[in-house]
Amino acid sequence: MTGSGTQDGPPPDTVRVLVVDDHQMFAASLAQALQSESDLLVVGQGTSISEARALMASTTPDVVLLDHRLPDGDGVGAIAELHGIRPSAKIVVLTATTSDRLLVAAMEAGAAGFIAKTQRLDDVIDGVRAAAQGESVVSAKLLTRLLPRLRRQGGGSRAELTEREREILDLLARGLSNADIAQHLTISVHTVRNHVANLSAKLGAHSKLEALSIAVREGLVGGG
Amino acid sequence: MTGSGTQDGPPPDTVRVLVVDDHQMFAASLAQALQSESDLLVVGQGTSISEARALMASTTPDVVLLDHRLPDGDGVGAIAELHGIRPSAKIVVLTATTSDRLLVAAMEAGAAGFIAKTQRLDDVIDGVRAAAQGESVVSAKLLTRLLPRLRRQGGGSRAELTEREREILDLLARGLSNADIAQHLTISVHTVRNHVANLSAKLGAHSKLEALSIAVREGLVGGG
DNA sequence: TGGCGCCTGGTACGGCTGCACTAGACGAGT
DNA sequence: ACTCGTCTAGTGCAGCCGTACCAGGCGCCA
Repeated sequence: MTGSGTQDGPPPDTVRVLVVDDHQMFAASLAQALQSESDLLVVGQGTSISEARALMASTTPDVVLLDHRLPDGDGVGAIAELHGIRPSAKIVVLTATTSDRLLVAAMEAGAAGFIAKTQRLDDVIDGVRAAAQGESVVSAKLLTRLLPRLRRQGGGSRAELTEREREILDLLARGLSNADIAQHLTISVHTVRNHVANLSAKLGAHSKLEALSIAVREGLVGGG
Repeated sequence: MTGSGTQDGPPPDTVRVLVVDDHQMFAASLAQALQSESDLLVVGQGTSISEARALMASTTPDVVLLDHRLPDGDGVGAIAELHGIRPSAKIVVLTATTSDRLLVAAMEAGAAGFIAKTQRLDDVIDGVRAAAQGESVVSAKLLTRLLPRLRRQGGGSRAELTEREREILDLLARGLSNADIAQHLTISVHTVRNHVANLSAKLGAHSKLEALSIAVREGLVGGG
């Protein structure tokens, strides 16, 4: 690399990395892998948004690798907040499910990059370096999928579900029927049916089953 | 094992580990993490059953960390075969979804252990060491869940889906209706209905939705 | 204060699904 | 040859679901 270091500490171009993933196994492994790169320094790792918040301030990272599903909330939803804590830090979203919707949401929220967990470790390493230098990190494959969508609708993913709809989608994902959900929420079956119809429309689905299918694929509901 | 080494290479109690996971990112990271343990030697990593097959013979591992979902088949289903290639190797199954059914199936197939990806990296490291010494690696939490099931039914998970049922479950997971599936497979809707009824019964579900829900939870159908 | 979005509840109807039960064809194992 | 499991196909019916459309209450915001 540059090699212009005169100190015996960390060279000035060392990238400070923070790794946040709900699976400690993955976070720790990835941290170890990144650590073995001479120009990267893993300054912290966490498994939740609250930990990320704390580490964001205390470890002063240059790049944050942020999983989108975290126990205490949505990683993408926390981007703006984390960005506020340390504006100079570049946030790269890591996701298990590759979803156009998620990608758009992440980029809109101010993410510097978006890497699917189906990509290679080298992609992460390169991505961290690129993000540190202010580049956007999105694979060409994802970009080609993203462009037509951005063109089609001015960049907004207006298919955002309301809190109630999310709640019902979650119950759907547990295999509950409309009647079950109605009982569970102590509301009418008609109301449930309306919510299901609305969220199905938002997801572009034509049935509960398809809605659930899409929700699973896009990471809206939990495997855990 | 070879054992009687007089070389000054790796100490005789070094555990040779093979890591197999469809996500190269995870496999490589985990390999890196294990590598940093002085008593562990990662001799190979792969992302598919076919790679595992080849590496099993060429790298002579003591312990194999095997993901259950792989692009060319079911990891648990491949345990017996891999075991046949190198009987002395201990196979530890790694899964994203913690399912009783899967756990039972893995242990029955001859797995030496079962570790959920929700566990910590240290659990994997300890698990590898334990497996290498012939111990069974199953977390206490999982064991307590497993015991009543083993007692209830003589150890058999008779809820194994047929190939056709799997196929239909997979189409269900894509949000297709019975009619869609019938058309897709060029069979009658009645047949589809029967298959759905049968696989639902096997899964203990009372509706397609619940069946899909269970299937997702147990990792029977793909997020990818 | 009016508009807007969300949650709620309702009606009506066609269609699909769940369930139970039957039954022929075909391959594998004994 | 026989049995067994699987895939296939069918019937009949009760019940749930999808869709469309309406409407009141509530909180938020200009």
